[in-house]
Amino acid sequence: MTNNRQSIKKATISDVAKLAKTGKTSVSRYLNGEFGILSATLKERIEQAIKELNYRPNQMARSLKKGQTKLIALILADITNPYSVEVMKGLEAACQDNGYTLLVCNINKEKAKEKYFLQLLMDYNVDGVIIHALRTQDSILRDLPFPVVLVDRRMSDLGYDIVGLDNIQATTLASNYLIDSGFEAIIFITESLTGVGTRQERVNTFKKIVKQQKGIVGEVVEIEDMNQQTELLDQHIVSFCQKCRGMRKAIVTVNGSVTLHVSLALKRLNIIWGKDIGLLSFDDPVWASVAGVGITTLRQPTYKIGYSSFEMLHRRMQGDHSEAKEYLYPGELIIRDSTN
Amino acid sequence: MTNNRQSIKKATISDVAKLAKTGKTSVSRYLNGEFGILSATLKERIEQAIKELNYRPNQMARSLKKGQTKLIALILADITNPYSVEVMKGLEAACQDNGYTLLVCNINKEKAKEKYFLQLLMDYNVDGVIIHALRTQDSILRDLPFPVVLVDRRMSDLGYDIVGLDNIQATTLASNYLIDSGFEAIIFITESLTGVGTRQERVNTFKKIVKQQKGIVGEVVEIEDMNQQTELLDQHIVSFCQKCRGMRKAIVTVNGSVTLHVSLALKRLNIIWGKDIGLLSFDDPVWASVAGVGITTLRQPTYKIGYSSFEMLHRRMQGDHSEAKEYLYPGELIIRDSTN
DNA sequence: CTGTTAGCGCTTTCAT
DNA sequence: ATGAAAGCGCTAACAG
Repeated sequence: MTNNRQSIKKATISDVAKLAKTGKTSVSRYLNGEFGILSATLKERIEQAIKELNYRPNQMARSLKKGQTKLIALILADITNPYSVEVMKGLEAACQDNGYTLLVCNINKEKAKEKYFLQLLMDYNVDGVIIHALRTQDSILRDLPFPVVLVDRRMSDLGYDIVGLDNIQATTLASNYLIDSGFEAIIFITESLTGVGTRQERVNTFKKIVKQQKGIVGEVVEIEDMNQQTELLDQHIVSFCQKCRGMRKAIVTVNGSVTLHVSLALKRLNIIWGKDIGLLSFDDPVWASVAGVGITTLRQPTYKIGYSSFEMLHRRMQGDHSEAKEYLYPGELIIRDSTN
Repeated sequence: MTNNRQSIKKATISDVAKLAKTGKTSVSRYLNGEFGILSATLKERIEQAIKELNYRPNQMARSLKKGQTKLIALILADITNPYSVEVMKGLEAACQDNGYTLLVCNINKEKAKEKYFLQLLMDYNVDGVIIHALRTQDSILRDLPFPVVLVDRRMSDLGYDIVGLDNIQATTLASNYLIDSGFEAIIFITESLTGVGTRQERVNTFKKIVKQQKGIVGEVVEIEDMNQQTELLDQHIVSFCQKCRGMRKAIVTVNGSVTLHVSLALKRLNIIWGKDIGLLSFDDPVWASVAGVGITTLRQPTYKIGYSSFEMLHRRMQGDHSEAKEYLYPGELIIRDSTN
């Protein structure tokens, strides 16, 4: 069997009109659900013709004419990140509920691709874009021909809507939980803070809370590149443990990716979470319960974040020009044995 | 700041022509790189005008005219599956290397969406489609207006190209490794086998190898829905352990998702992999080394699978009508402490 | 209620 | 070498 299905060519609106013995206009009206303006018999004939020809309207032509494509795009930093994928699921559902198709653009952490995709999306005339974790400060972001909603990242005064986790609430919840559980020395481990508002907010809130408590040692470690600097990570952990010998110690990781790196480090160092040290992770990776005794996490309402980011975008696409808003959702603490 | 960037409207080819004091034809020629046919001065003027207007050709219009969209789609069963995401990365790279844009369609395991997406893709006139894990037997699959490449799933006589893991090689490698390591009783745990050729091949190869070896107990367990039937899973594991008391036992899991469920089960049952029982997983989840003592895995060349699925598709899109082919790549054993 | 007509932005004969 | 004009498939005035 050969693979030459390209040969089959599709019926057009004219074909339908001809078969139904009418004009393209009426067919178009039928397609757009303007039934009140079509006689029953004509409607019948058109219906028939469409079925017979197996006709489906060409979206490209439609888009060209109407100036809207029913396409929206999600730009994300790293498709490997489960958080992004979960957000994407919510977004996808919202798109389908509203007749939109989602274009997924994976920056793959390559700076150059940010611009590449933005241009591409302009070329394809997408109706709107949702951006997760873009870091460029390029001027291209200033005058985009479509509305934009930002997920999980605040970007300086661009006037875009934002949806994400309520980092203050979440960090407060996590920090207080650890303190209430009797941990006396807490180290907060994060990836690069530069340009990533979310991480900064978590760090700052953590610092603030720790400072308010007497007798609690709070420390923040920022490691630029977790993949490269594994010994640095190990060193920080070791020196933290030495410095705080005798105290109940815990680690907080800023996101799921860092959690993986820290778990690996702890294994290397032969430190057992839940016994030798506490461990609490932002994000709730699927493997959190299977890693050692299980890892306590701060789960984000990712699906909801994805879904409502579409809703915000939708409002903009319909012409809402009001002030940019922020929608922040609370996180949820999932307690496992790493913080016993 | 208001979010009304929609107002900015883009320059068209006519605008460029006007500014460059020429016709649309020449601009079009310029855009399509037909320089041999343009005088140096005209080329110069057009270049200038394009820059000045910040002009970018409208892909929708272009697609409508040319009949090709430079869009290809990936349909996948479950975006949550890391395997799919890894394949996607390879595919994405290939697309970008060749000037195509990737549309990602997530079936989300909802049967109805298979058809929905296929129709959608017809409507948008995509140039080709890569399908991972479709299970429908719907006739719609028969005459699609674009070429199709299947990833990891064989579908009955549809005449589509296939790319994926060499399941026979991989299963042989894994099984022999376990046997050579001294395991005497091996249970192969899989999700639903119906309609999923990949899993069937793994199971069958496993059975065959075990049968060839004297004194090795081999067993296969199929569980339809891992999410629902957790006690069933537990029971199977328990009875396997009882039946094979005194022998060196191991579990093989058919994919990463099953591995997670089995790990959870083992934790529930207080059976420790690497000590009480061996564990080997198809796929290589990121968390494999952090789960208990680490899990031995059979890693697939996912990136390469993704990349070459594009290459096959590309060939078809260029009009290659030769017989459908299969490209199977070998797997690699990653040994960790679960099979000590 | 229905059909004719003029484009959407681009490519492609076909003349010049 | 260059451009005028037709038309991809569809929608939206505008007439009837």
